Amino acid sequence: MSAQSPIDPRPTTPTPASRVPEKVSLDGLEDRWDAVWREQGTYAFDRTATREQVYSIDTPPPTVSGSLHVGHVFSYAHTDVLARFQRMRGREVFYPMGWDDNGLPTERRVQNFYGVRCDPSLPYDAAFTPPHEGGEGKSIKSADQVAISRRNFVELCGRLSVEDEQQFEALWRRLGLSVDWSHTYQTIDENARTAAQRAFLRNLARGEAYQAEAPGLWDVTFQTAVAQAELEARDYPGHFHRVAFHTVGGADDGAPIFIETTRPELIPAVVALIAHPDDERYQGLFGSTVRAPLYDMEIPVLAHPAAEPDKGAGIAMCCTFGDLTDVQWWRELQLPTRSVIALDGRLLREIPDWITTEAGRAQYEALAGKTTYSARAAVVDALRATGDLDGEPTPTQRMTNFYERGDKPLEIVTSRQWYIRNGGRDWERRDLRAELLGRGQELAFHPDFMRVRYENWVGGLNGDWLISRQRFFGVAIPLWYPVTADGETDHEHPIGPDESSLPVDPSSDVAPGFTADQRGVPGGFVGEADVMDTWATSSLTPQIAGGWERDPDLFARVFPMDLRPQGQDIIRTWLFSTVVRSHLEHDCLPWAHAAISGWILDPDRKKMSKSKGNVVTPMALLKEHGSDALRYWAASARLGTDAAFEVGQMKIGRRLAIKVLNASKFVLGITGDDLPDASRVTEALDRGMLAALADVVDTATQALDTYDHTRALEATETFFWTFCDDYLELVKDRAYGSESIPADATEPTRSARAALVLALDTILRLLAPVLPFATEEVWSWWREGSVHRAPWPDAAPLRAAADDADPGTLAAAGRALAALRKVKSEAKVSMRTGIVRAEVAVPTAELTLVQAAASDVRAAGRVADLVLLADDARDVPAVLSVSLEAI
RNA sequence: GGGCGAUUAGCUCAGUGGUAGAGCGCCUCGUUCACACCGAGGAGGUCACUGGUUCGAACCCAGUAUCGCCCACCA
Repeated sequence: MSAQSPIDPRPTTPTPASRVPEKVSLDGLEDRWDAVWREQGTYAFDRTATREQVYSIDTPPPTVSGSLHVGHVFSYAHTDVLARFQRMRGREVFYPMGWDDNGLPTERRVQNFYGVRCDPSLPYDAAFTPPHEGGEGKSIKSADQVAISRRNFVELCGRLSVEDEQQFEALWRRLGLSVDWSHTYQTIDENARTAAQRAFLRNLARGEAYQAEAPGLWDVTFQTAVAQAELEARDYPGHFHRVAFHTVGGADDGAPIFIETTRPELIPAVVALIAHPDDERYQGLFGSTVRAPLYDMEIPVLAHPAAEPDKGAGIAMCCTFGDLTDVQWWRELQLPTRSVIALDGRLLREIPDWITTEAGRAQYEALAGKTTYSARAAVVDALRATGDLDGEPTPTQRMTNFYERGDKPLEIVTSRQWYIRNGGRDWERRDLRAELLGRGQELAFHPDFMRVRYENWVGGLNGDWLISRQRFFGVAIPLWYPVTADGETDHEHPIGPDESSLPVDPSSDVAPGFTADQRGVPGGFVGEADVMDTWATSSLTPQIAGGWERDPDLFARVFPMDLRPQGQDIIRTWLFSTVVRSHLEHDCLPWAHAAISGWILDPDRKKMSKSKGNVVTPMALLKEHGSDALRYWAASARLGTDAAFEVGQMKIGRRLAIKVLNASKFVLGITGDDLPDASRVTEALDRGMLAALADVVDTATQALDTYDHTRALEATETFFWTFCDDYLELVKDRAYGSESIPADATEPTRSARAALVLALDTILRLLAPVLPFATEEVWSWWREGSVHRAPWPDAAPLRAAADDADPGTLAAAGRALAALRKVKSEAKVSMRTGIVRAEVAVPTAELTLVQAAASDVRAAGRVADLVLLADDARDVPAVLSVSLEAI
């Protein structure tokens, strides 16, 4: 390094310049710094911090049985930027990581991987070894699967998940997430099961959980009840069938009444025909009965305002149950229940007793045991044969509800299920819906408009939260039921465990007060076989991660949490259910802020998805472009806004990270290991630069405080490029102490060096949340400790150093320099070409600013004789005349 | 059908009342003395459309169109 002046005050201790590598590179930074951060506990949560000092994050637990895609990298990077910012702001960041291994995807995976199948009726076998280990993608036929107890099954899940979690952790570390890896949880681990069961028992005790025998949505493939939140409406082709019912008695005995239906196979379940009370066409029929075709049941014709005169024939066939309107009619008109669809989706094998005529029973017999699909065909044929089908079926396309994982339309069947109140149904004790809407108002959504999705969902709920699932794997509903003396299960008097015994598995654990041999016998007990919905567990992530009831000291320091980051698609599920649980259990919001990330779209503006085959694995991207580059790409997109998967943006991020390394190397090459010292900054340009930087600090701080990381990044990045392209060029010579500066140059030189160090120090800290690897690398060249534990920059000392200098100074000098560059560019000569004399017209308003930096402009432009002229008419400096040195 | 968001340069996006911006890409030139994963300069847009408010509209209001998402829609 060059030109230390004799009075240079830099310390002569071991030259830190030696810590600046000869050649800088991004390669290998991820592994190197991850190892250091791990070893030094850089992101360890200090659990002695008070609640006010803590910033706690309810990290979304990724589904470990799935695979991570670039959308995960995107949203988790957003969160990490915020976490790092808060940490530098002085908050003690509680940033745990969870793994979601609870639910159907894992259940299927464990079955295939180990060749087992869960049978909750079996006892736990502590010595069990699975028959297969890692059937590589080959699924084992269910007939060959070994049946094991639920507890054994859960254990296998834990085993399989460990491997997945290691891969996930490796990716997150590579991405640079500043998670405290000592705080991890699994949604199926003991703590999570305990929390889920405890919360349920408390809901039960307070009357918030209840069971009901009621019609509900049912998936015939998985044979489980399905909640409203798990529905997905899809296009489904069908046919309208115009079917004749027949009047009974009166003058027109036997006259046809036509209805239209897409589900003729439900005619055996018909309980009424219903039309709008004001519909003149049917006035004469209300109160009379009609005869159903084929099956000969007599049913009433009733009036109900929910019937829409312009839909179909204007009179509807009400069956138990074809759709939710049927359920409404059934309930409000107190109609009988005539179910014909069994839990497996087929028509009942026994002939229903409400079909009484010989002919009717014969007709039904032809349907018994058929799928709805083939039953429909059979009914249509039969209707055609009896002449009760008017015309031919006409094709139609309609939206039908599916379970989001299923591929057959949902049926509505009656079953006993557990519910938790969520405002979807009236509750005599309180107006829960209004309370939860109030919580939505209280929660700070980022961006704000996402609140509307919450409100729409809560406002549109049409029932309480169905939490029981007829699955094997999951958190068991922690209840047993007495078996009466005559062998009936008494569901009305459930037996709960003591909280201290949680978690329990009622299928293998014995009910309190009973012995194992009383299971299933008269006078004994049975365990509840159902498990809870996966959301019933994940709705408690703040409690699970925060140590609710398990570690009250920790819980008091982190709950309610500060931030819930998540995707917009699960506002109705994860966000809402978490609010419900917290509201019921703690009477508060689970967090103050919700940061909602958008989708990643592929270049065709479609949501990235595996099925489209357009997914690039995140690890490959991280390796190709570098972690800082991917983080930059993510950080460039605002919360709540869909972003394009754009390799170009990653390259820009990489370029920025490399620029940080190179510019820092350059600066430190000039300044050595000088530490920031504002008192030495004396020159107008240096002060102006620091004044502008102070504004950037304010902008970035305010933006990040309001969860607007893109604005912070943009302001910082723009400044940084100006700093590199203009400031560094302008002060290069002066900072080096070159001879082109007048003789009294020592103070200006010191000023430039001090300003460079101050700026570098500030810029690195501003960029650290987005580019943790490059900034940490540079920081290590001349500073102690981690930049990620350094305080977030403060504008005040910069402004003090700037001493009221105009923040526009650098920009004005830069524009003057650009004018000189333009002349050279147009003359097609090197930027290093000297200029003998130049006259530059400068907008009057900025003349003083340029004049104050004139010697730097001269030096950077290699101008021997620079004449600055005020010009009212211009808004950009322009060179009026120039004489270039001979080439 | 209801709601939310979007529509600005070839591309990705900033810009919320005062003469259209950035980056990428493109064109021209330069350069290896921090940076070829480089630098400088340039070209490129009736801000989706139609009305309205205003001295003035990309921005505010009303409507239209297109795209995306959420909800509703099973007679």
